[in-house]
Amino acid sequence: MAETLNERSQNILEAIVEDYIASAEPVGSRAITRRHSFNLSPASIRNVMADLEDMGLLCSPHTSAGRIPTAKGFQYYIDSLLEIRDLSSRERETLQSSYRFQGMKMEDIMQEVGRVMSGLSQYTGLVMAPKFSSTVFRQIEFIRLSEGRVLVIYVSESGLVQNKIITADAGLTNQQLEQISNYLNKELNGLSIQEVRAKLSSELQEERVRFDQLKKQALSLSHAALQDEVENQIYVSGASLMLEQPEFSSPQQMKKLIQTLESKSLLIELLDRSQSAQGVQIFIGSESSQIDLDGCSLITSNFSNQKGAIGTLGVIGPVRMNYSKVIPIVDFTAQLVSRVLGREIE
Amino acid sequence: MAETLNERSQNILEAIVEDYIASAEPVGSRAITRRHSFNLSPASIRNVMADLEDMGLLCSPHTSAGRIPTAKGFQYYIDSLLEIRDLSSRERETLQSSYRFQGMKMEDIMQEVGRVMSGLSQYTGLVMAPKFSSTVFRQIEFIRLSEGRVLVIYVSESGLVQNKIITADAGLTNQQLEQISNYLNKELNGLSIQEVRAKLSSELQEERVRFDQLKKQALSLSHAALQDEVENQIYVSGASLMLEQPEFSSPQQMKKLIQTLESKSLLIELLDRSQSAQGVQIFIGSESSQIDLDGCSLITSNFSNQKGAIGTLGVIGPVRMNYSKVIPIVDFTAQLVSRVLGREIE
DNA sequence: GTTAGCACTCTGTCGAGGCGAGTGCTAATT
DNA sequence: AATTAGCACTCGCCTCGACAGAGTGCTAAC
Repeated sequence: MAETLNERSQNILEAIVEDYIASAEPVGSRAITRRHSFNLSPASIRNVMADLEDMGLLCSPHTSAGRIPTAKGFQYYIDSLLEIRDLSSRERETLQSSYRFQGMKMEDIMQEVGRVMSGLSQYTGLVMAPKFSSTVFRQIEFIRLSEGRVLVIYVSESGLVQNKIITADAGLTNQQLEQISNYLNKELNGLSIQEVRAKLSSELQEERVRFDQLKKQALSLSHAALQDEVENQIYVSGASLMLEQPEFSSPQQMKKLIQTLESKSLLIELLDRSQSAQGVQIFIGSESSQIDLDGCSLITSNFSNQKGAIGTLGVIGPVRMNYSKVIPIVDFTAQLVSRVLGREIE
Repeated sequence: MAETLNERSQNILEAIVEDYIASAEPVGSRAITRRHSFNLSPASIRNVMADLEDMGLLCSPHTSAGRIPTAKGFQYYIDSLLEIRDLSSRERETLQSSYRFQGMKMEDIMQEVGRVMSGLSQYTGLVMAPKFSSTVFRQIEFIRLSEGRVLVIYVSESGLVQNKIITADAGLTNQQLEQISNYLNKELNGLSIQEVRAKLSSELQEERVRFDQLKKQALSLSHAALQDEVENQIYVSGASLMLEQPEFSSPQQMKKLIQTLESKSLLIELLDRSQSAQGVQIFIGSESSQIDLDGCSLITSNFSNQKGAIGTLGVIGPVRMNYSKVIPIVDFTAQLVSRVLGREIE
């Protein structure tokens, strides 16, 4: 896909993209000569621009407006022209000090991360907490709420707490529940949830013929508790900041954007995709893509602790987003969160 | 405040409010004679309208538009003219069957309630979960995460689960933690959080001089765990539905609305106010009110279980909201949730 | 290969004019 | 005395045409 552009074309494309990022307006040939010193006349610029348009990197909203970069144009810019400088240690410190994680539980950390990323970037922050099934078993507790209704509390190695209400044999006593949880805590310690599920399923098969009543109950209870995938938790911060961007100034666009940000399932799908990859990922929204992220770009990165729980965080902004500013923020934040989560469990 | 209006004025005010609710447009004297059969000419209607305007119940956006009800006009309508019919048992059933609460934990129930109310009303659903401090102690568990870092899990009588990470004496063993939780579970059983806090504070004072090391640790640990008020959980559903309403069609209004719905603290303050009252509460937003709920009305009701945990739910919509439809929804939902939460704990 | 010049195209703004809806006032009617 | 018909007036909104501004593509000259 990376067609080779000669250096002049690259420079001009870069100038156009950057001017457009700054102004959100179509940029014309004269504007380029004014703002950059290429020692070229507007007419020459126009020739190059026509070429770039032929290649699908630029387009013009109408005959007599300037050009704006297409999604492909942005892609090229990001892949080939954008240089992301590393953060200076001072910047790292400032960034780090924006976050306050002391004494926070998982949910609060996720929330805080979204809030700060949104504040720093002035776009919308997105955080998806580690999936339940990517965690490692640490402890399970049962609390009898009423006849046949039991509250299950599950704690992962990383300190993630989940709870769920399940129905169970009405005759179960508190003591039995305690025995059951003791048994399970010993038995399942250190296994990943996938392993736990597999183990439970196979043992349930085996045990069906045996007579250890307690063990049987333990297995079926924990099986019920850990069975369904819990819906992914997702945190959206600073949605209203996006409404300040000129690309979302019309009511229709605002409505569409808010609907997108409100529909968690779409966001989950997006963040899920990036979870398979490593490092910072960039999605550029366009009409062509299956996912309807029209006019928006998404910059994400994963975080994880040593126990393998993986989450994703990122910033969603207009395609015309300040990539060179946001990418380091997302990158560094992901590293930071990984470190913080790692510390949680030692 | 209830100035007495003669019957004709009342009828006309009612007609205006209802026409305005239906159309969102200023209503003129001719429109009234067309849509209602008062056997009066537009000119007579105009006279009455002028009176109602003098009383501050109506206003006109400009000289040659129709009239729209003021906040005060809506207030009068709701207080004196609106008759809320009870739901038929069939309606109750349909409503009830919209909710699916089986096997749901508290958070999911709250979310579901907001979602369904929003869907039924086509406005925005708001739910504030019972405050931590309004719950009754049931059980506390400690899980050692790492040296000096302990995860506390607190369960209320109503099945509400909270967790928090606290720092503690690095030397604490798992066994000691277990002893501590056993002690606390026996000691604090059945007390409200307020009582627990009081008890812990006073005992901490006393114990300071004594030598029961374990008890001392138990007290200080639980004190740290239950000390701070956890931020109120609030659930907002269907914000984008509001954007369909003509009063929020302009970009400025959309932006303001989304900012309002995004700032949880404002919503919490609003819902908090209604928590002191009983039954269905209605706030009508106006510029005059301290709280900036411009153009919106809020219909709320509280729910609770027998153990006293109180939460608030409601619907936020344009002032020009279909009160006769939404009020029964909110009312019935609050009762329903109370019953469901009650059942949780038997 | 580059550029100056020019005709052309398209958008946004501004003011004039007409239309429609609605009002307030006055005088006539019941 | 209350009601109503009639009328002049006021606004907001829409359309239309004119116009300025920005930008392009093409051609011919450098």
